[in-house]
Amino acid sequence: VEPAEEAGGDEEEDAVQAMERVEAGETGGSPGAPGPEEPGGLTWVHGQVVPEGSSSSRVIVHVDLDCFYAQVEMISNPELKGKPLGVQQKYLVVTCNYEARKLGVKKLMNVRDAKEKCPQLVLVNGEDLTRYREMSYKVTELLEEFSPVVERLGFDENFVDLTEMVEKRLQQLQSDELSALTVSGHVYNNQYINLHDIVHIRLLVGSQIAAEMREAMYNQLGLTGCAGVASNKLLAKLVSGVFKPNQQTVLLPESSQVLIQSLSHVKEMPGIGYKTAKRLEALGISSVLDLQTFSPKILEKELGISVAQRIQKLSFGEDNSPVTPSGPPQSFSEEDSFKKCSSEVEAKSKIEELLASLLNRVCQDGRKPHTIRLIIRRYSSENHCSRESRQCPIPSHVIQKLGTGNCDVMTPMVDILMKLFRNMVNVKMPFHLTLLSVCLCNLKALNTAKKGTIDYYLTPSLSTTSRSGKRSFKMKDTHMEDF
DNA sequence: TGGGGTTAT
DNA sequence: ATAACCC
Repeated sequence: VEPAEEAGGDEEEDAVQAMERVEAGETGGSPGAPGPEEPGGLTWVHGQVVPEGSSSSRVIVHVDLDCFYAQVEMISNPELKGKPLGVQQKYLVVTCNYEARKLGVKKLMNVRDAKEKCPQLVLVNGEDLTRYREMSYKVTELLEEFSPVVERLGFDENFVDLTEMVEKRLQQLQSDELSALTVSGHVYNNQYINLHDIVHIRLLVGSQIAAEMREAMYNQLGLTGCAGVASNKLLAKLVSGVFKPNQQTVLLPESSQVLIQSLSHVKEMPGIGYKTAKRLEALGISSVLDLQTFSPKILEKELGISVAQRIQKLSFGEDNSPVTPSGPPQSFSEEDSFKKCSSEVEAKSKIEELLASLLNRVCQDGRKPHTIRLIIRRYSSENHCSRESRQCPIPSHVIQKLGTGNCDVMTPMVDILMKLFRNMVNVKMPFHLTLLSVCLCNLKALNTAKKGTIDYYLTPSLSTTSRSGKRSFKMKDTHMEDF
């Protein structure tokens, strides 16, 4: 199968200099083993055609904690260790430890079914995410000590771009150490390692850093997890799950097609979610090979050029998306689901609970939210996961009071939320809600810089440039005057 | 299906 | 404001 042709100019990294450096120090001065060459000065690297003399090759690690919530619970209460343990939210076992998995408990299993399968199952309530969230950020911070470029994915996964760190270690390597270089952990597909291949060498060093990361997580936080090392995020993520629990795997480029072809359905590809998988199915696409060989033009017509091109690249194992440092969270939200909420007073008291927790969190963070949002889910037999929301700016006099302890900031914010509520729900008519959620977002750093001063214009948080570097167009919020 | 998150449109 | 994606 020929991969989609590429300009190859996505990213240029200087690997060739590293190759020359390493090979110059080589014992017998062997010629090395560059990848197969394409006509026209192109080189075949990691499933991508890149111009000769450049390399887009990165070293990415995906770190994935083992049954994270269950691990946190076992650290909180060591008596739970060794017992089958499930973490419960409402009537679901959202995750469980490996003892429970051996006995047939699955993630997101109904509590009834889980207890039936495994009567000895110990359940702890995990609806309050506070301790999980705190531990999650400790993991991210630990990884950031290795390299600052860390991207969070949920609470239990992180990507780290190790390219620079690997480069530095290779520069420190003595020539006699090169021939003794070994992999840490598994090599996917048991592939042969070629120490004359600079790409292999870099990935091996990546595997050693991954092992150090896992060691540090265990020694400093008591957590175990898996790691996958590969040349991009997609492949790193896919390979991290190959040996499970508490093991790591490196993918060498020659085995990337084996890895992606090992997926039995396109839905297993990260980036192809429920909706896209359904649409692909309607086109007769179910395997990775189906997607690779499907007409790009028709796919673009069906899914739009953006999604079509992105997922078809994914099907070849190509993913040029950068590891984007997550930094502090963009939003804080708390939600509660329930069987039924059908009165305004009931809603108000639930909203007050959610807001109170949020104010504690936002106070600890130090930054100030400038937008507040209320989200609801209405009861309906069919359209299940659809939510509706209303948001508005937080009045500046309320923002100012946010950090100041004894000042009542609850009352004005609850008032705002109830206005948003009545804007969404006609309280004069019967209603049936199954979820309420409050979100504080549009977080800005403390406004210490005074308007009109140099500092004001130099403070990034006060400018209109978002973290992605793109200009952010402000969506019109509902304003208080609109009510 | 829970209780979160993100980015794109 | 919603829709898609991720865990």
